[in-house]
Amino acid sequence: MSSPRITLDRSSPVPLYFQVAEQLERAIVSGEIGAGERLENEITMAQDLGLSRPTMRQAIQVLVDKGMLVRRRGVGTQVVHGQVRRQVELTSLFDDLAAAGQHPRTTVLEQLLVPADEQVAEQLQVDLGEPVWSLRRLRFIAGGEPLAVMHNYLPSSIVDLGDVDLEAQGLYSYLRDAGFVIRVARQSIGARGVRPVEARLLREEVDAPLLTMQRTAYDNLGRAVEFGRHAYRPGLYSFDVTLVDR
Amino acid sequence: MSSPRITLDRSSPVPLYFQVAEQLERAIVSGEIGAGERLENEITMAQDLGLSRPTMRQAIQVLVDKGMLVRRRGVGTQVVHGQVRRQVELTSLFDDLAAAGQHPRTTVLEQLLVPADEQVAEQLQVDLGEPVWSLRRLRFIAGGEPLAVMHNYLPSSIVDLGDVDLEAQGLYSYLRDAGFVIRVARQSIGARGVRPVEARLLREEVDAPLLTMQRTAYDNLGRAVEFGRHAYRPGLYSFDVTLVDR
DNA sequence: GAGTGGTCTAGACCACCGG
DNA sequence: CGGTGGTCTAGACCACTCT
Repeated sequence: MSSPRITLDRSSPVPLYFQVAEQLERAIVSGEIGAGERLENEITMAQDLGLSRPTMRQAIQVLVDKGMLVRRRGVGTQVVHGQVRRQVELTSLFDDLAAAGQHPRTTVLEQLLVPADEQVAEQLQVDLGEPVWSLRRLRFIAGGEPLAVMHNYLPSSIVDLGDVDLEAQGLYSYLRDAGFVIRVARQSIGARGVRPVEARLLREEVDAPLLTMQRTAYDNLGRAVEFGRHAYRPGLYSFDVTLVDR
Repeated sequence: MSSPRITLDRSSPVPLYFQVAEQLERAIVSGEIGAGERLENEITMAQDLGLSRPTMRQAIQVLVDKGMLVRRRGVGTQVVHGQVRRQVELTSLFDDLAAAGQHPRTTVLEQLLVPADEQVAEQLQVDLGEPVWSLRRLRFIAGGEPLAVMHNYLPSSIVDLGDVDLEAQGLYSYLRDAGFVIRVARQSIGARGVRPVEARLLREEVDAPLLTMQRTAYDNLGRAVEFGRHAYRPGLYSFDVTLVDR
C-alpha cells in the first residue's frame, strides 16, 4: 500500500487533478511506487490532499488512460507491471525525435501546390483537383542515416505554406505556431516493398520492406488540416501503441 | 445546432452516461448529426434528459476520447470531419475478423511448454528458462488465403493451455472465459522481410515485406498474461489507430 | 456581455470483492 | 461483513470565445 508525497499549489493555473496526476506518474516511472503495488484508496488520498473525491478520481483516471494504473472495484488501484514505454503522441516525427534527444535533419524535396488526387480530396474534404500544398521531405537521424520519406498534403484554403522553412522546424510545430490546435488524428499503419525512388533516397536495397503510415489530422474545429503518406525504414523506427480497455 | 432524440432507461443496469454515449454515437455514425455539426450545449442537454451536468459531460467525454467529438471552451462541441473508422480494440485478431463479418480459420502449428527466452522472460515477468506456453498459429481469411503467423507466449504459472482447442475459438476469447480481464496492452508495430518458413506458410515470395506486431497484454491485476510476436501479410491487414490529444 | 466548456466541491447510493 | 471503486446529483466559480 503506497502513498507518495504529493504537494499542491492552489494558486497555480495548472488544474489540481493534473498536478496530482503528474506527481503520481513521476512516482511510478521513478520506481518510488513499484510495479504491482497498490495505491491508497481514493477517499483517503482525497482527504489527505484536501481534495474532493471526484477530483482525486480524475487524477487517477489520467494514469489509467495511459495504461499505468489498473482499477478493480472492491479491491483497489494498482500499478501495471512491465516497463513504461513512451506513448505515440500527437506530434510529428520531428518533434518525436527531438524529444528523444535526437537532432533530426530534414531535406525538403518538394513544397508546392498540386491538384488534389482522389484520396487526398477525400481525406482533406476538398474537391477533386482543388489546389493543395504538397510537401515531400526526407528525414535523417543524428548519424546522417536516412530514416523516412514523408509526403504531406494540406488544404490551401486554410494553410499557406508558401513562405515556410520546413527544414528548420517540424510541420506540427509550424502548425501550432500558425494557430492550429490538432486534437485528433487517424493513422493507418502498414508495410510494403520499397519503390525505386525511395530506395535511392533511403539507401535501401531493392525489395527491402518499408513501414508505412497514413495519417489524417483534425484541428479543434473538426477540420482536416493535414493528410500524409509516409514510409519509414523499419530497422530504425516502429510505432508503439498502448491500448486501454475502459 | 443538433439535438438527437435520446431515451433513458433508469431501471437498466447500463450506466446513464453510457446510454447517452451509445445513442449519440449512433446518431453520429448514422449521419443524423452531420460532420462538423455543433451539439446543443452540455447544460441544456443535461436538463432535457433530466441528468446532472457531470453525467452529461461524462457521456460526451466518451466520444471525445474516441475521436468523434471535439470540444472548444467558449464555443461548443462539434462532430469531427472525416469518416469514422473502426478502432483497434483489445481483442485478438480472431475476434477482430469475426466482428468484421469474416469467418477466420485457424491452424494450430504448435502448442506446448518451452523454456522462456530472454525477451519472453522479460515481457512476461518470469525467470529465464522457466516453462511458458508457446502457441504458434496460422490464420486464414474467409477465402482461404493465409493472413498471419501468430506466435504467443503465456506464463504456465497462471494459464493452462494443455487442454484448450484454439482452432475453435480465439485466444482472447478463451482468456476471457478463463476469468482473465485484459485491461492494458502495449503493442509495437514494425516491418521486416519474410523468413523462409513464413514464406511457405503465408504463400509469399522471398523478399516479400511483412507487417509485424509485438504485444504484451496485462490483466486487471496488472500481471502480464500474454506476449506475442506476430507477422501479417500487409496487403490483407493494417493497424488503424486514433490518437486524441487531451 | 452572453454563452460555452473546464474545474471543483460535498455529499449520496450502489455493485463488487474479499475475508 | 467492511472496504473498494463506479455512478450520480446539484450546485459553484472560472477561463475562454465571440459579438
